[in-house]
Amino acid sequence: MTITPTPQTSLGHPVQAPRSNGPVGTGEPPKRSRSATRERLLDAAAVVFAARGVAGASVEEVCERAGFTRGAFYSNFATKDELVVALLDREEGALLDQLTTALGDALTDPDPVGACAQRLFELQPFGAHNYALRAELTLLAVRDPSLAAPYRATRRSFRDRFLPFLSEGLAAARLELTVPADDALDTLEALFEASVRASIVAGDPNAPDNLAARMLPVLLGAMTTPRCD
Amino acid sequence: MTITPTPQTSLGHPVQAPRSNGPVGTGEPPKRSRSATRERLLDAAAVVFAARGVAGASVEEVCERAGFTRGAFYSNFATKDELVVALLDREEGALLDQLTTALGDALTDPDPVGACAQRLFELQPFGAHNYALRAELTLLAVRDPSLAAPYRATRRSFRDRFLPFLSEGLAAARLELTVPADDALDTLEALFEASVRASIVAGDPNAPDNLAARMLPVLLGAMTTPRCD
DNA sequence: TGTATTGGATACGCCACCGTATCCGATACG
DNA sequence: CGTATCGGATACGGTGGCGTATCCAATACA
Repeated sequence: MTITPTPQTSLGHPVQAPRSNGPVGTGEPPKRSRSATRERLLDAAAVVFAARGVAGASVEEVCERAGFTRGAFYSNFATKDELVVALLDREEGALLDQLTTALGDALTDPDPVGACAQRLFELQPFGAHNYALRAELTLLAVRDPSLAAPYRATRRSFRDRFLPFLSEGLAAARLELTVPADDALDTLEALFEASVRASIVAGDPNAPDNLAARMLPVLLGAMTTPRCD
Repeated sequence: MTITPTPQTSLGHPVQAPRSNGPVGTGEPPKRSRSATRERLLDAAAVVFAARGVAGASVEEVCERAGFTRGAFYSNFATKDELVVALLDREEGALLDQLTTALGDALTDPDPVGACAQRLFELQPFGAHNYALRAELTLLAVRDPSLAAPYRATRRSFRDRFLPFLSEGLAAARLELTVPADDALDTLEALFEASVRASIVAGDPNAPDNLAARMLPVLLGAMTTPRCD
């Protein structure tokens, strides 16, 4: 299961509603608008970067996959790096969205903890493609301090927006954290990361019996205490 | 603190004692032996790959840093990929060595758990350079299934050789695992990885107050039970 | 001391990719 | 209905880096 820039079924860019620009709300045909092309380029970049790595990916392949030429690209982004930063921004939002809805769903499950483990594990951002992309973006921040700042900001924003959901979930389960929320989040994130990576490398993605599923209850138990209210 | 292939003070390769090869112990001038050049190339590759990424690194820079030309390189490795695999192999051994000695030291500490957290955290393989290198090698395995197999084998071997030390350490602390040893190892590794990454990105490496130090006792408590023997 | 073998350096061809400068078509506007 | 503007395509020069083919030096060996 090599990660390849899947041959692109059509010119459809399934996910991500186009950021509104100009007069919107009217169902225009995919207008030749600046922001629309940016989105398509970003979509393409996500796939190609995931497969080949940022350094290994050529601007050309990104454009090709997006259905444009390099001319269009350089008309939208000054450089490849700029594309990377833009992508980093976008991915954070996508991740947050998916996390929160998945968590919301899981809470209605008879076994909330187990449901969390499995549902989060199956999230797109934890699939092979997106895992590679996220890992690489992180790696870039580790290497390049000029990216570290935006990276930290992005994470901070993610945290601030996600923590409420975590609290909510714990409250619903009648649990209270016994460690700092940031630490809990980091630890759980690390667990999922390791779990997803192991599954990918093992070749059986979405394995229902994964590290996260086994360890989440244990870790959660260690980091929380039942609350009597 | 950008990760740069430090300007190389001289032609010395400071870290990493040279793996003995041929008649060693006598202080010969760096003999012109095949395996010695391989080692120097590998040393150089570790640094350059860490700084620029595998794809971003040129064979030329690796050679330059090792003090050779590309001719020498291609006489020792068929391709850049081959170099990567060789490096992957070597790093695993180095990590294991350092881990075991660090753990050994920590066990003599009055506070074994705290000492573990701090000593492991300060290990070279967890420094910025090596973290980036290891993260990238992992990422390559995620992307390329032909690397996934060697990667799994490497990890398996690492596990098999490390688990005894873990058991030993736990025994010394009169503890017994309540979860599968593999899971425990994966979880702890994930914790350290996240901790190290956070410190690097935050810009304060070797921070004595890190995620691992805070959470290791908690996790350890969750995964073990005191043993009465 | 002369010859063979091994390790490394030099030099070359080649291709991918980048970034820009210029050109073309379509929509917006008066 | 003509004209300006905007988005994208084409075309081009330039560079970096890969892999190889050939040449040179030193050691091993006889």
